[in-house]
This record gives sequence, C-alpha cells and structure tokens, in this order.
Amino acid sequence: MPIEFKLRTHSNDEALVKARRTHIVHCCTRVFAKKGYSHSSMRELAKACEMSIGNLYHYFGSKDQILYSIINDATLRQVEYVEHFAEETSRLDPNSGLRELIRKFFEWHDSNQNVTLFIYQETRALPQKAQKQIFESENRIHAIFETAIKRGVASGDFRVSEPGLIANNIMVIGHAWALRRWSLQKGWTFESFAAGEIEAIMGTLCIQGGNLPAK
Amino acid sequence: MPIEFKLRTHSNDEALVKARRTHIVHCCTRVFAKKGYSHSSMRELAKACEMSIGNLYHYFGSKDQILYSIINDATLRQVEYVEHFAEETSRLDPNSGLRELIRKFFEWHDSNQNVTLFIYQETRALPQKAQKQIFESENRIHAIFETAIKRGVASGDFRVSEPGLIANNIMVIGHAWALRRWSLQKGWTFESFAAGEIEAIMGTLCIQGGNLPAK
Amino acid sequence: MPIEFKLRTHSNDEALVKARRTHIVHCCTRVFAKKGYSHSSMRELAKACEMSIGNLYHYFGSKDQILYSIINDATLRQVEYVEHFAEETSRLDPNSGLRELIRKFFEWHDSNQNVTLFIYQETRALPQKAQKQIFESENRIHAIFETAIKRGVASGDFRVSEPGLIANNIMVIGHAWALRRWSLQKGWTFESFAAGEIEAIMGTLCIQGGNLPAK
Amino acid sequence: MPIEFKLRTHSNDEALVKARRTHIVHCCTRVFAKKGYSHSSMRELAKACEMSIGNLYHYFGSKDQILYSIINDATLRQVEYVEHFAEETSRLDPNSGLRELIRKFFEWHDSNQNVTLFIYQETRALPQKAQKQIFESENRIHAIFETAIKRGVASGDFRVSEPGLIANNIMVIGHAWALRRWSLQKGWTFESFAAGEIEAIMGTLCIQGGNLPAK
DNA sequence: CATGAATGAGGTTTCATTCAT
DNA sequence: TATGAATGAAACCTCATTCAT
Repeated sequence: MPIEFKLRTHSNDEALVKARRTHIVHCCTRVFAKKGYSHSSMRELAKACEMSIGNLYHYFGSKDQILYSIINDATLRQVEYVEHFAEETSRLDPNSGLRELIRKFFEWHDSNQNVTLFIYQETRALPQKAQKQIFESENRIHAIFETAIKRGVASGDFRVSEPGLIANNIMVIGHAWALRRWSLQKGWTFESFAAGEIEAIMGTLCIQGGNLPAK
Repeated sequence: MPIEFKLRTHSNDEALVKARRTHIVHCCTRVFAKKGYSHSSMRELAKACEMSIGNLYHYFGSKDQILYSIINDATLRQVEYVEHFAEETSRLDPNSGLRELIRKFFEWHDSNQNVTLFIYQETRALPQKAQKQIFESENRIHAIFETAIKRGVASGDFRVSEPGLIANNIMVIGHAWALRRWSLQKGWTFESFAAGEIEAIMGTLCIQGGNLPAK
Repeated sequence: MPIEFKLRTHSNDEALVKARRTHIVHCCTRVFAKKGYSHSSMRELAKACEMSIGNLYHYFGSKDQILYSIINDATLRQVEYVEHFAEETSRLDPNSGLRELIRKFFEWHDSNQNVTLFIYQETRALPQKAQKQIFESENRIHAIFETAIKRGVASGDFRVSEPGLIANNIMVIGHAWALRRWSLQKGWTFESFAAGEIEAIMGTLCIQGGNLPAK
Repeated sequence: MPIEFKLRTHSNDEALVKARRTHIVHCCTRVFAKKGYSHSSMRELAKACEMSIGNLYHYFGSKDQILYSIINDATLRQVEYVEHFAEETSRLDPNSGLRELIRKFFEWHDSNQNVTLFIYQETRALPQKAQKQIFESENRIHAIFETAIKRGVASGDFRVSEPGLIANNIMVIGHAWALRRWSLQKGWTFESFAAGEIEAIMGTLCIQGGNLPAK
C-alpha cells in the first residue's frame, strides 16, 4: 500500500485541488525535465503553470512535494499499467504473453521518457520514506516480470536459471531507451529498438533457436 | 579532448597540484554520493577534504569544475580500463574473450558504484560541452563491446542480428548493479550477479544451447 | 474619542454587524493570546471565528483593525467597569471603598488575563494614534485610583506623600497577576493574592506608622 | 544553570565570534526596541549592524537566535548584577540593605529600559525551552528579594505576612518604570520615582503601622 | 451576505565565490 | 600557499488582501 504523504493544501474544493495538482504536475515535469530539479526555481515553475507562486503553494506545500508527486504519480500509473497488461497477457501462451508484456512496458517508457529520466535522477532528493515507496513500486513491476518468466519455465517454454535477473534486465533495458536516448535514439527507432531487444531477451530464455518469430 | 580548466594560482609544484586535485576529487565524490551534488555545500566539501574553502578554490575554479572532474576523471579511467582489457581479451577466442571483458566491465562498476550512480544523476548538470565529452567516452566503450561481438559473429561463434543493442545491454546491466543496488544487492552477491548476467548475455549471442564455455 | 474604522460593506443590519464584530473580537483574542499577533494568520483567525476570510473582511478592514478592536474594546470596558465601581465605592468610607475598588480592579484582570497580557505585548504594534487612545484610558483609571487615595488623605484616613505612585502601583500589581502568572499563579490563588496585595497596599497608605523612615 | 542554546555559527575564531555577537546584540536591540521584533527585517538589522545579511548569519543561525540572545544576555546580566548587590547590601542592616538593593534594581531597569520593555513584549516569541530559562532567571531575582525581606523579618525590622508578594511588587514596580514610561516619566524623574517607591515599599514592611487588617 | 482561490510583494535564509591577511 | 570572514544575489516560502462567483 502506498504510504500517503499528506499533501498540505490550503484549499478545500477536492475536485479543483485534483485538477490543479494534475496541471501542476504536468507542467512542472516539463520544466524539471529540461532544467533539472534544483535548477528550476519556483518562479519558473509558477510561470510554466501559468499561476502565481502563492497559488502554487495552495496545492503543494513545498517544491519537494511537487517533485514527490511527479515521481509518485508516474510510478503508480506505471504499476497500474503494467499490472493491467500482465493480466491481459496472462491469457496468451507464455512466449507470446511475455513478448507482448515487454512491448507494453517499453511503450510506457517511450511515452514517458522524461519521467523515467527524472526518476533516476531525482529520486534520491526525496525523503527516505518516499524513496521506499518508489522502490516498492519498482519491486512490484519486477515481480510481475519474474512471475511471467516463471510461468514459461513451468510450462517448458523457457529455460532460465535466474528469472530474477532476466526480469531486472527487461526493466533496465526499457529504462535505457529513455536514459540513454542520446545514444540509442540515434541508431534506432522505437520500433526497431523494441523488436531487437525483445528478440535478444527471448533468445536468453528460449531453449533453442526457435525464439525467432516463425519464419 | 578533455576540456581544460584553468588553475587559479600559478603553482610551481605540478605534482602537488595533481595530488591535491586527486585528493579533492576522491573526498568530494563521497560527499556528493551521500548528499547529492546540489545539497553539498562548499563548506562541507572543504571540511571533507580537510582544507579551507579558499584553498579548494586554488585547485578548482568552481564547484561545477569539481563535479566535472569527478565525472570526467572517472569516465576516462573507465575508458582506459575497458580499452586495456579489450586489448588483453582480444587474444582469447571470441567467446571467452567477451565473457572476460564483460566481467572486467562489471568489476569496474562494482568498485565504482558511487561514481556510476553519480554520472547518471548529475551529468545533466554539466554544461553541454562537458556532457558531449562524457557521451563520447560512453560511445567508445560501446564501440568496444560492439567490436568484440562482431568478432564472434565473423568467426561464427555468435549469431546476433543487432550487435549494437547487445553492446548497449551489457553496459546498462553493468550500470544497473550500481543504480539498482537497493534491489539487486539484496538478492545477489556480486559474484552470483556477474555469473548469472554473463550467462544470460551469452545465451542471447550463442547459436544454440551451448552458451556455456566449450567443454 | 475612539478612532472610527470603516465597514467594508454597507450593512443594513446594525445589530448583526455588532454581534459579528463581538464574536470576531472574542475568538481572535483567544488565538492571539495563544500564538501572538504576528504568528496568527488570517486563515487561522477565520477558522477560529468559523467564518470565511472574505467575510472577516466585511467586519474588519484589516488584521490591524482586529488587533485595535480587541485592545480598544477591552480598554473601554475596563474603564467603564472601573468607573462604575469607583462611583459605587465612593459611598463607603475611604478605607473600605479603596479596598473594594482595588479588589474589583484585580477581579477584572483575573477575568481578562489574556487581554491584559495582550495589551502589554501588542499595543506597540498599533499606530501612534491608537496607542494614544489606549494610554488615555489607562490615565483615566489611574486618575480614579489617585482620586480615591486623595479622598482618604483629605479625610485623614491615609497618609501618603505620592498618591500618583501608589495609584500606579495598584495598577501594575493588578496587571502582574496576568503578566507574571507563570510565577504568581504557582504560589497563590487569586483570593490569596488579592487579599495579600490589598493588605500590602493599604499598609503603605495607612496612618499610624510613620511609613516614613524614622526621623 | 542556564541551558546552553547552541548558537549555530559558521565561524571558528572564538574571540571574533564573541565580539561580533556582542556588537550584533547591541545594534539589534536598538532596532527591535524601536520597531518591534517582527517589524524589523533582517535587511534592517544587517544595516544597523553595518554588516551584510550573510555575515549576520555567520554569527547567529536565525533571527530568533538574535532575539533569544538579546533577552538571555540581558537577563543573565541582570541576575549577576542583582546578585552582586545582594551580596554587597547583606552587610548593611536589613532596612538600609533592602533600600539600597531596591535602588540598584531600579537603576538597572532605568539603564536598560529598552530591554525590559523588550522582554515583556517578545519573550513569548521564544521557544518554550528558552522561555523557561528566562523565567528561571526572574525567579532567582525574586528569591533574592524574598530573602532580603525575610532577613528583616527575622531581625524584627520588618513585619510582613507575605514576603513573596512584596518581592513580586518590588520587581513589577521596577519594570513599570520602563513599561509605563509614557505615563510615569511625564510626572516623575527617575530620582523622584525611586525615592517615592522605596518609601512606599518600606512603608508596607515596617513595623509600626498596622499593615495588618485592623484589629 | 458569504466564500475562498488567487495574487505577489517581501520575508528569512543559503551558499558559491572573493580577497585581505 | 593557505585561510575563512565577508558578500549579496537569489532561493524558497508566507500571508494580508482582493474579487469573481
């Protein structure tokens, strides 16, 4: 269960608060992504949100809370997203199911490159308690991939000694598309990257050769 | 070419300057690793170096230059290190050579976890020009792995359609040992991690099953 | 003459306005007494009054005006109160009359400890003109005590060279019950304090005694 | 024993720190006395100290600490002063001794009117712990007066049922010279005030004169 | 009459950098 | 060479007040 960090606010209207917070998180993510957390001043953030500084503080008690919300919201969305597709792909055979799940995971990180980058760079700035929460979410995603791999092992489709490491690899490869975009996005489109990496990962898992799509 | 930054004093004793700089880089890395770049003040850094603030400024013109030196020094050392073992392992057969090279690469990141973490988190804070330089070094390492893979392909030892992606994977997996240590270092020792990942990577490359060293 | 401050809305219902103002003064006094004037925000005050901030501003044009009203209302009530009992006790003999008057004065400050404290601490924050007004009220009370003492001197009941100083002492002793309650209210109940102090004061005044240094 | 509040400082040179702190306390007392604590900005304080704002923060970690130092230093000086004269006057007969002690006490408050005013107005702004310390000092002074009175009672010079209340009165009368100067200093010089009040107080204490309720 | 979201000036505080010693 | 006191710009944040609803 995510620890609820009390986001202090001076406002009462819940719907408004939610809408404004979403707006702020959205706008600030862009600023942070461009300039980094500590080089973005509240003045810039307020301007990016088209709000006064004071009003920003009606919805977030501090700059740190904005940071926290960006990271936490994104992490929770990611978990939800991955859980959704884990459910969906669990109806397919283990091989196709995992391929599809990995692809969906990659797609998330393609669509949320700024956030992925951001999480790697700024999570440390959060208080311990908040970091724990982020790590917890990461662990849940890791567990999903591990489970999907183990299903294939159980069915005889995969052969792998360390499912936990492969699950980890899937994740960092997905992250890499964002983190190392300065390199990867020069040589690959998202499509070619995703296809190539999925083959590479499945190659590790599958017993022999036939890990390529049917000829 | 490394960006040259100017000394603030005209030292006659080049050796002293070099020693002091190394000392500073060493001590500041620890502080930065613990508290993050922007939460470390020059006062703290000076204290960690057992120097006065003023003296720090004799050896580095600004806080940014220390950051730059840490990242750049480490990156150059890494390139040198990897190039050294690339040379060394090029005498082995492609399979064993690559295994050994990966292991050495992983070992470097095991020994330099703080720096690896640091590079991911703070490179963005550097000026464009410095970032380019770091990326350049990363590219050189990437090229080394790609070359080593291609050698195996040419010799018929490996079968792989996208050597560039595999080279990328090797790197991010090595980095992950540091970046995701809060997760990985709970379930694996360095030894078990390295062995497991090398098998996984080689499994992707090798034609069939025999991803174990030839008997 | 009390300074007149303007309402911000044209209310038709004078009674409502008066009631609301009384309510606000009452509630804000409690908040100010607990947290001090400048550490109490309008938000807190509004909450304490169970009103919106906006509505508060219908009844008081500014935070300063609330402060002023608290102090001024209390001061005027005090003057009225003391004048009432001065009238009442003037029918008794000077000795009993003064005793009774002092007791009533003490009782007022016992019942209005927060206000007494408040007046000492925050009067300075008021504009000069308002301060003058408060001082004026204090002077009226002082004059009442001085008159009561002089009546006793005239009648031969009291012997005192500086009635003004004694009047001053009566006042500050009454205030002290509130101002120094952290000390006095540990060692004395209000009853024991009042009785003891009245004896002490009357001891200064009364005849036999050569309360002058022996010649 | 006074609790030592750690005055955070960035400075090492103890003598300099002491000198600067004394200077700051001196200058800021004047500003605070004129404008009140919360209406004095750090900018004004720095200007009054003829220092930069940043440098002020080398010697005091916060505005609150300056406030605390002013009040605490003054209080400690006062205790020391009173203790000194208590010692001195204990060699005289009880009557002359107490007279002299009261006069010295009054003199201190005449010379430190701003501080006296200040303590009454701003002590509440201090953290609980600091307030306790101030109250503790006040208690020590109170005890000194109480002791001096009891000495006179023991010797038969004074007759008084509540020495604690008289001690309290002495103190608040001394404070009143500062707190109510807008009134008192119009009608009395310090000399006439001190002489008059000492007579009044001694009148309460001295034997003949039935300062007990009429038989 | 009542509300409370919005404003933005101005508060306290931090900290990279300089320079006299 | 080495020191650290001094600087002041700029950061984060608060809050009295306004005004559209």
